[in-house]
Amino acid sequence: MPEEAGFPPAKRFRPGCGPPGGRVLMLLTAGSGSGGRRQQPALAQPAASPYPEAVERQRRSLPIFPARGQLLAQLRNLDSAVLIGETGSGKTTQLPQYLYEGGIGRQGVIAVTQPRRVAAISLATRVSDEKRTELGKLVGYTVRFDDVSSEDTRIKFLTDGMLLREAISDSLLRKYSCIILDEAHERTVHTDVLFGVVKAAQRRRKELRKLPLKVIVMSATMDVDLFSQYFNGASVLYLECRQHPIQVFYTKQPQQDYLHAALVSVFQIHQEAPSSQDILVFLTGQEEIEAVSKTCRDIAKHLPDGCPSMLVLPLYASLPYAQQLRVFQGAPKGCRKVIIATNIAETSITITGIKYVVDTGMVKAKKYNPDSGLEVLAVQRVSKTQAWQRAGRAGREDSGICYRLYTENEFEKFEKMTVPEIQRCNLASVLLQLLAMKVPNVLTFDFMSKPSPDHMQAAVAQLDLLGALERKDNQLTLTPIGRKMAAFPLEPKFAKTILLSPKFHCTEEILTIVSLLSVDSVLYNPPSRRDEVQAMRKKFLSSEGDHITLLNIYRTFKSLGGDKDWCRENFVNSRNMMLAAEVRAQLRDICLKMSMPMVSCRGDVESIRRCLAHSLFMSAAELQPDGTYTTTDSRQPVAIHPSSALFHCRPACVVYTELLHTSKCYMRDLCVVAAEWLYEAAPDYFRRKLRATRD
DNA sequence: GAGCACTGC
Repeated sequence: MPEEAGFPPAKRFRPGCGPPGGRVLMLLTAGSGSGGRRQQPALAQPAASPYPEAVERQRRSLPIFPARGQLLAQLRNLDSAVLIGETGSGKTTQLPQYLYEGGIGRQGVIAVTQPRRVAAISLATRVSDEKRTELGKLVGYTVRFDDVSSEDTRIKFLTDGMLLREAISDSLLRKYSCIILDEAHERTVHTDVLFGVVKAAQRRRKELRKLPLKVIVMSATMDVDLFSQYFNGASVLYLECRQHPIQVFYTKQPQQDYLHAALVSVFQIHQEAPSSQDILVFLTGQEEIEAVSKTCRDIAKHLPDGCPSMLVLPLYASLPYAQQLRVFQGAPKGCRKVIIATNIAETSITITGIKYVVDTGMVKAKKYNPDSGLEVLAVQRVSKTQAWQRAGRAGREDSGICYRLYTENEFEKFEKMTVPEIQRCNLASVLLQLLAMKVPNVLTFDFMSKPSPDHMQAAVAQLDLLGALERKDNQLTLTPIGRKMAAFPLEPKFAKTILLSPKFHCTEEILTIVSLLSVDSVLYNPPSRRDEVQAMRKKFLSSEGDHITLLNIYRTFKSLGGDKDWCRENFVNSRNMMLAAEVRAQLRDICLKMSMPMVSCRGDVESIRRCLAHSLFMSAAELQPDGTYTTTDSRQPVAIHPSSALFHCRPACVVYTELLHTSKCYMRDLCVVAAEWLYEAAPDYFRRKLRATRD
């Protein structure tokens, strides 16, 4: 059982973690101090407030408010700044308004980027409410499939991926006077690429004597040295924040079995704490979560009298939306909610009423192996920042308690920060986008955290195979095909598949398949109903592989007009299906803009398989005499994933869309092809491969 | 022979 380790830090921000001296450092304190207001420029505070009293009172009560004047005074004169403040400080909703009200950045649009769509939408809604304007006028948002902004929009919330896409058509980001990169500590690929793009735009605009671009990086963590250094020693502004104290307990001994330890902790808390206090448990994945949920429910049935009842709720991304929503509903009186979640509850979903966090210290995450060039999905230790993020989920409304199922000594050995995603993923898309922006010397692009040269080289090789690259004067540039590929919001290989499809007269079919592959799985697989699922799926299964199976499902779905009951009966995730339809429409639009012919091969499935063979030839595997498979590219042993339509078959030659390294190296989404099609697709490539095997 | 962290364009 976890035991108190005598470490109740009231705040995770300890003095002394700040940046080294030499830079402007402002301590903005919340609370009763009115220090900031004296310096407030006259312009910033209108004589008669346009806000109704309640909204105004609420805005004034935010921790950021007393610092308003100081903030504006500082930001007015800075090109770049880093603003540190916890969630709840009001920085994201207030800062853009302060800038606008203070007349900063009025010559253009103030952009605020977010890693997630829902955040961009809800923030824009909040801020436009506060400004008493119609959403899409003064305040708007732009996310994929949804643009609620206009000529009048001056404060625009967008996903970081969306701003990146805008940078392809205008790398100087001319419409923006100020770009606020929010949630920078999350270090998503998109934010990381934006850092470089925005920095370059800022410099270039200065050189060209155009409207200056103000860049503000907002982060929740104190580890800002990197941000500040990267933006030419930008000033760091600290926003002190109200935070509820969180008591942290460690186990006395390292735990062999974190699942068992989690169960013990949950029931220990359950027997001691008032039933109104909910528990959030962090585990690593769907299967584990479902298993632990079941055990919890079983144990809860046999508790002694007087013990409160327990409502156990699993939470992970592939759970149907309706079931996800249940975590927000209050439990009946006298009943405790126990939410068992993946890291989705670390950032994406915030649940109120959590008093206890049980942190196993484990997470399932992608790792990149530059030697093999493979992405591996593996259960591993969280980083310290991640552990603090999890603990913080206990103190959203009141003081909280976090049980860490590892010792303090173990914690000290955790990595300080999570490795930024850009160093853990395939860089082909990133490289293609940078090249589309005509970034000079892409291989030495100014990333905040540089990926290894091997890693970059692997992306170059992949784009090269797809025919996207050419070299001019020792510079990498895009071929006409490469430029077209960059227009699609897809992995480069899928963009290439679409571009090849007219040659095989199957553009309509390929659009469907690529759309289905680019959303989360439309196949819903509840582990407890495996047999039922298999029986229902049988009627769609194609012996030619998963792509054709998916096409069959989509066609049936469409012919029934997108029937939700049909989806439920057939274990099809209707949300993802609708999303795929939306993606398809978007991709089709892009094709039409390129004047691609919209052709269908109708019943001729072979053309589809030929098209896939021609675009995915570098992801192929051959059956060996011993019944196993080996990839043609790196002669790696691989297996057919159990979820595949081909799991029980042994075709001689397949292409796959994804390699997944778990207990084995699995191929996912397979299509049966003929070996000669592959040779036809890339004769030079296969000659090289053959030579390599002979040597 | 038996399994799928999380975002996003």
